[in-house]
Amino acid sequence: MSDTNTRPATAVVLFTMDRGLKVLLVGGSRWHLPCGPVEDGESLAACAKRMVTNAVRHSEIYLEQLYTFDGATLGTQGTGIVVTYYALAPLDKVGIPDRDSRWFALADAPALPDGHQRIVDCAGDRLTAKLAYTTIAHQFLPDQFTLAELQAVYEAISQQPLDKRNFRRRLQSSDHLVETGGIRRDGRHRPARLYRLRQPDQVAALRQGNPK
Amino acid sequence: MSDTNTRPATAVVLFTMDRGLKVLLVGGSRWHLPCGPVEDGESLAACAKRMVTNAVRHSEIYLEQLYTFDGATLGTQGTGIVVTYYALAPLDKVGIPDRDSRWFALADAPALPDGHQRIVDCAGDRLTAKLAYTTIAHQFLPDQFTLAELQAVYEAISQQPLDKRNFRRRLQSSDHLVETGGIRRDGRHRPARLYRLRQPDQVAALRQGNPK
DNA sequence: GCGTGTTAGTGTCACTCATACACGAACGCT
DNA sequence: AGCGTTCGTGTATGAGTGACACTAACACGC
Repeated sequence: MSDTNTRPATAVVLFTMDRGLKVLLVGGSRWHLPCGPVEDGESLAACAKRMVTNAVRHSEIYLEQLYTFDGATLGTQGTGIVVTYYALAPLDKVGIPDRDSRWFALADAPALPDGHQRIVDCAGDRLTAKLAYTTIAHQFLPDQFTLAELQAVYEAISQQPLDKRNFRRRLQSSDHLVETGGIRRDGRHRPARLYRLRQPDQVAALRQGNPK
Repeated sequence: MSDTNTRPATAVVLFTMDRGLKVLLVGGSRWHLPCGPVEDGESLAACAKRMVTNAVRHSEIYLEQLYTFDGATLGTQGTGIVVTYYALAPLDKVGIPDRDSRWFALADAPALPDGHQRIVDCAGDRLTAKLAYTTIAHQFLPDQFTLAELQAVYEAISQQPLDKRNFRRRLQSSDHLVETGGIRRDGRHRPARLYRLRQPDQVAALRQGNPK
């Protein structure tokens, strides 16, 4: 018997960047996405955040709602609805997950329970799409970063190599990057300049000034 | 006391095109969006569809999930979550709404209950965004239409005038339109050619053939 | 201190795409 | 036959995109 009176749950697709894009799965009997029912008095976002914090030791991560599934859209017989989120974090924040959590590349993730694969795919699509018109890629990087690092993030997500010069030109003429003045020495070669992301309100202010 | 165990509800922002973009509100004591709780055994999409059908006499309409709100994101004290949808239909399908429903232009809609205005804004933003990279505008038109009608839809949603020649060139070189061969006489002036939307799978097939 | 290996950083040219813009064509009506 | 109205069309110019190769700066080993 169907019963929509069950608690809604949240499920989270947490990505990080570690030599390619990785997804966090939690184990036990079988690998699946971090998920669980909303508790009394808890908001949806808070619940999703809790799912993440349960698996990795960090709560300051980028979190965005993805889609809301029910038995029909998830392809399961289950009753109740699942509000899904995706989350992004740089590796240095979430590098060591809990004992029964692990990072998987999208290509070689294990079989997931009904519907979970669908959610992962959906998150991947959204991530790829937002790469083009947002600064979402920066969620995988620390505050200061080099252009080569940023390019590596773009290449990992879009799964295609990018031309270095065109990439730099595009990004540098986008108002979003500020050169910090710092450099990073990283081996026996020319050091790289460091950049940081300009705050969105400052970008807006800048454009007001240059309404070109 | 908070209680997330209440039934989820759906709310729908139904748009049509009638000398500009219009939203359907339902009355009674106060104007609000068509909304209501999901029934036992009912899917989310089915519930949203029912909300629409309750207000206008038509069920074959374009329906897409928008966002899922809770008390926190909606700015209300309410418990429970609201899965919102937006829907699009040509005027000739939904022209005569039920007695206590009415079409409002976005600009002169009445004050809405907590959160509903937020949902409408969200739907408007989504609609505008999707205009650019989908064929969503056609949901406002009958099967056969003229380019002038299509342009009017684009102008109403984007709220800016478009250059006729550039518009036509862009659309005609997009693989999505097929000239039907028919024409429409519509007054004492040159008749307009009729077009219809090519089915997405046929567009894909076409692009395979011309992988340019 | 000099050579070598490695990554960082830069400019141009060709081409495509977007924008701005004005007039003849086809019809209904009087 | 003339008029009013909407339909339908081409071009020129500037902006943006994609492809492409070399020098700069450093660490290290000798």
